[in-house]
Amino acid sequence: MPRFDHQAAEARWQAIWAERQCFVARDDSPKPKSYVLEMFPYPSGRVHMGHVRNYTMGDVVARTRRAQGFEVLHPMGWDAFGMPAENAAIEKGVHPGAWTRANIAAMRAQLQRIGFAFDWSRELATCEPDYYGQEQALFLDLLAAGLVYRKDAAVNWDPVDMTVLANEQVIDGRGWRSGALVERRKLSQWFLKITDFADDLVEGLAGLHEWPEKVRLMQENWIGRSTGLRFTFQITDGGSFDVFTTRPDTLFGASFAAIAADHPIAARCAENNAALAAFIEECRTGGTAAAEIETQEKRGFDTGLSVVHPLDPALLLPVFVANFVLMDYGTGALFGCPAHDQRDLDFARRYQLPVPRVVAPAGDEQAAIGTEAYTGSGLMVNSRWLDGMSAADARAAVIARAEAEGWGEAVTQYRLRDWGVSRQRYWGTPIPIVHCDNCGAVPVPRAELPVILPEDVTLDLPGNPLDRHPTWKHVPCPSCGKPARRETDTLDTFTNSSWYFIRFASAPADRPFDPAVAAAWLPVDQYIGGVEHAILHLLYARFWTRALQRIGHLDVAEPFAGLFTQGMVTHETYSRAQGEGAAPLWFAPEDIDRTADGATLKADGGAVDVGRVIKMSKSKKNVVDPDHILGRYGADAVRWFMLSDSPPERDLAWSESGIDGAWRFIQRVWRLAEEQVAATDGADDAKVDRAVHRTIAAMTTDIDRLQFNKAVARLYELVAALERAPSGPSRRAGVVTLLQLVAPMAPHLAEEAWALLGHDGLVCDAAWPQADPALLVDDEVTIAVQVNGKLKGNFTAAKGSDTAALEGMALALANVQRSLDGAAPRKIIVVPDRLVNIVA
RNA sequence: GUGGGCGUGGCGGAACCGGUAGACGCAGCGGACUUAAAAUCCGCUUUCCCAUGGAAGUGCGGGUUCGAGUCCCGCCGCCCGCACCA
Repeated sequence: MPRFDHQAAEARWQAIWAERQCFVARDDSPKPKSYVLEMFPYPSGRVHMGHVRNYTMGDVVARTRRAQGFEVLHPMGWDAFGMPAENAAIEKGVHPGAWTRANIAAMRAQLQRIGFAFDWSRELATCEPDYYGQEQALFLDLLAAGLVYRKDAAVNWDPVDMTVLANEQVIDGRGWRSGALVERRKLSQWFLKITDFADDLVEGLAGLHEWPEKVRLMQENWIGRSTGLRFTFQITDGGSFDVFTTRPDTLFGASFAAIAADHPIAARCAENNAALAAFIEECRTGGTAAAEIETQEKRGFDTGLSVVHPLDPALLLPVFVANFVLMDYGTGALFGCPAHDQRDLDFARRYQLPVPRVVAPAGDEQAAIGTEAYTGSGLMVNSRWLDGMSAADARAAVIARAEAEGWGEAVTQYRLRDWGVSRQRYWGTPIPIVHCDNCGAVPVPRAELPVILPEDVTLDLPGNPLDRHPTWKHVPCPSCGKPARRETDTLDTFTNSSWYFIRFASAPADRPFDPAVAAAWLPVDQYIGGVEHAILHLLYARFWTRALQRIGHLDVAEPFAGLFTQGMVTHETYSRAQGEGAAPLWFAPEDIDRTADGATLKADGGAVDVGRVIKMSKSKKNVVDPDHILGRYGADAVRWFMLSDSPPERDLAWSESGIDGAWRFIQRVWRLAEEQVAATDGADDAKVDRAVHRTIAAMTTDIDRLQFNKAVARLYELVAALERAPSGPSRRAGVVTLLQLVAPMAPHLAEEAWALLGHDGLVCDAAWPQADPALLVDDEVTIAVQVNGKLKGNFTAAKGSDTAALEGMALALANVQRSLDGAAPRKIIVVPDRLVNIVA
């Protein structure tokens, strides 16, 4: 029996789709628009299974919506700036640009081979001047609008490589490449005012109904909005400092004040106090790793200062420098209320400070605080004029008093910090600024954009290649004309991905985008990508879009109306222990023979250990390369498997038997089509019609909800039904419908079979089948019969049979009679068309 | 610690709004075709029992209900995020 020849079919249909520009999105189309987007890849060099899964899901949505009559924008591009290119340059001696562009070419070919319905005419790469030049223009617009500023900030500095390191490049306090102890250096850097949008970004989440709840919560927590009171402590011998609290109600419970080790007052006190200086130094070297914080004791050092309690000048509180106070949250200082805050309590017990209770549950006013702080609600006690109020009322009362008396005010505090975008790196968007000794930081004039990244650089020396380039940075000041220097920092790569979806929608040569065209496509209707971008990328893109809206560039508030985060592709691991203390030796799947109860190494036939199913990673060698698989099984089988079995938000375990099963399905559909060509005529078959239309209805819903695994199961059922169906018009119509339903998932097979059945046009151009409501209802239903809730049998009845008839039929069942054993039923519950439950 | 998610056969997973638990796939077992194999097709496949029938069963213990995988309370376990956030 001839098999479906995937290689010939893939080449044929991919060429036809390209030639007829099937997937080119038209801005001026009269159809309703739909924007389907997958997170664009970093061009690492190879497409991996995670990409294939991600883009297959997007492709199914895009192809389905297109068949449903939408003008679909489904673009693809390259997030092409970033450190791996620089690392490759150093390791392999190639230029980052050459390496990146070669990778893009290779990966584009791989993606095209899988038959994704991308509009390649809109392809972009962020490392090309036509993209990053427009990004520079947007940066200057934000600067002009006051949303960009410059300030000193600490970076990780590698003194050997003379470079700034990202946090992930610092391992145990040392540079990952040089091994040198990393220093904290203050550099003047550019910041984007994302905190200006903190409220908008929190409140906007409420409208994102088609986002996972989890991602919205993560963003909300990341922004970390809290409301409370900021007030000033007067120091008894002069000076003052501010503290922030969310619990102003507990102010009478204060027994100390604490400031961060980096607080300016701590530094001043340490000037003539060597012991304090030593303590501050100790705090700084303390680890911030989770495990350390967990076990680290609350420690402090008494500065000798005392501050006046704002509600009673007679009360004085000691001031400590404490290791648990963070300089970069709130004001870097707090008041300690041990009875109602666990950290404060731990601290107070260690330094024998008083622990006055000020909030108590009713009837429990005198209960002493032990080792656990009371953080629940209750009524105020030991708090003078607040006594008897609820804690919530007391909160408002204290704030009102502070504001009336002028020593404090209600404030909203955020965990979110402004976004530092300066990177002391070569392979990124040059920041379009010139530094002049006379004029300061001067924007590059628009006419001189783009500021092009020089290609003639060397990366094999320590330091920033832009900084040591012989000519690049030396330019006249745009303002006064005197010799000046270009900014040699580049923008964080997250800026590249913060607006690429806008550039896909509209990419004029002379400006970043056309507002009307972009707004017609945006927001993205369905965005699909990994959950690892739940916070940073998605938050930055939301911020960037709102910032563009504020400065009048684009009338869109939220860039992504629908978000879906897909699971990873995983695989078993194969290893052999290498003896005591040694790391195990890992083996790649292609070197393994897998049987039902174990695995052996092909090379020597010996057994290997089958380990956990985990994310594909080079270090564990459990990686399956799409290229080999595509060659062997074909794009459609791979796509089919990517959608099968696991729900898309969960991990998908790659397995040989799984892809075998997908391949079998492709062949089954092909055979069905071939048999149909030769089929003789027959009669209509209502059962077949019903099965087909039920599948249309169910599968359309499944795809709409991105439940691809369920859609796959329905198609298996339909194929099985059609294989059993007698030949005739019903079967023929069913096979045709099947091809349309299968087309978004296995498009090459569908086109090939569509043509085989004599269609002139393309299946991808055919309108999505509509379910006939009349065929969705059965005229007979199966009624389940229970006695006391236990299933005893069932019978078929006409749909819509009345209650009395159903009761009678249920009672007539032999099993029911036996269960009742002659007793009369006490009660009978009938659920029409579903079941009868007899209560005995 | 804290926020969230999840727990269903040998495995991945279905089960609308509380109404026949285990769809569909994988693996396995049996059979057909074949000289044989591959491919394909058909059947079986939650567990247990005194087996033409019956009982139990969705992490554990309670509860609500005629009826609970689904709702409520209390546990246990796993996964993910954040983490000294005042």
